[in-house]
Amino acid sequence: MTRQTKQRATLMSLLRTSKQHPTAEMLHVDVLRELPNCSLATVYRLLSALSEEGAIRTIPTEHGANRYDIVEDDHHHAICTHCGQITDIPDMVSDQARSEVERWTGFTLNELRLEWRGLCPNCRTKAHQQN
Amino acid sequence: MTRQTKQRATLMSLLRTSKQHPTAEMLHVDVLRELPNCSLATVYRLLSALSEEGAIRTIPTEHGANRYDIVEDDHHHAICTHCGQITDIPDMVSDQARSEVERWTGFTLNELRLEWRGLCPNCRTKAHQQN
DNA sequence: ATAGGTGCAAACGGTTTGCCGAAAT
DNA sequence: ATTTCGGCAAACCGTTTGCACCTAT
Repeated sequence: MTRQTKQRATLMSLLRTSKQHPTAEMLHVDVLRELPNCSLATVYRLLSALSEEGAIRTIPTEHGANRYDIVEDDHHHAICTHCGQITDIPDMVSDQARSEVERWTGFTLNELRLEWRGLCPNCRTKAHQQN
Repeated sequence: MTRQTKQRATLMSLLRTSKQHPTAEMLHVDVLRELPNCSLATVYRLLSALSEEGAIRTIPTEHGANRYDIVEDDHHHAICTHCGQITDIPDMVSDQARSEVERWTGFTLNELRLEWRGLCPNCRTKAHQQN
């Protein structure tokens, strides 16, 4: 089955230590420091494998590239609508509403994603300076 | 300022009546029935203009194309992780937590997106049949 | 030995852009 | 008359894929 390769190990270790919800490209840059020949295609292949295994979450964004997020604890995200920066928020919303939503939609639900959207401190400062 | 063109009017009217959170391509197909020469590029240009005006929301997905959603009432989404189908959920979550999240993240927040993820009835049935 | 994984380069799909002509003000 | 808008086709960018080689099992 799934083999333990240097590429996979390196990527997992980077995902574990990264706090920035990196893009595939960011991860690739970091991987290259340890495995100078590793291709971007391999990063993508690993990311989609890990995603199917449930080891990571893919966060689609309107800022081009997807962000990747290792699944460790339950948490939500604050996403900057200007630059795409993502900050974690501890999980503090009960999933009490789940059965209500299931009744409403007919879906079988297994994950709630709560996404706050607004300006991160950086972009807020820049926006003020420009206007 | 913003001119009132046939293309813009048609697109807005389609967005208002569509209940399916259409992709740009779906919208284009429908627009073509009324304006046979309208280009896909125009649909994209209008969508991004409308998005900046705050008239619509862009919903990025991991299923390729973005979905577009007219902003009328506050609601959230149930999104099928298999086929990407989106169903509306009435807003029932207080925004009490906002200031707490702002303190935590330093963001200035203006929107909460709550996204339930799971299998829509269709995909659940298919999944059962295959396993 | 043999799946399964990887590198490379080419293909892909959704979206954006430059250019010029058309249409709304 | 002016200036925004739209059509077309080409470019773009993130991601995926086919192929031949490699490597963990």
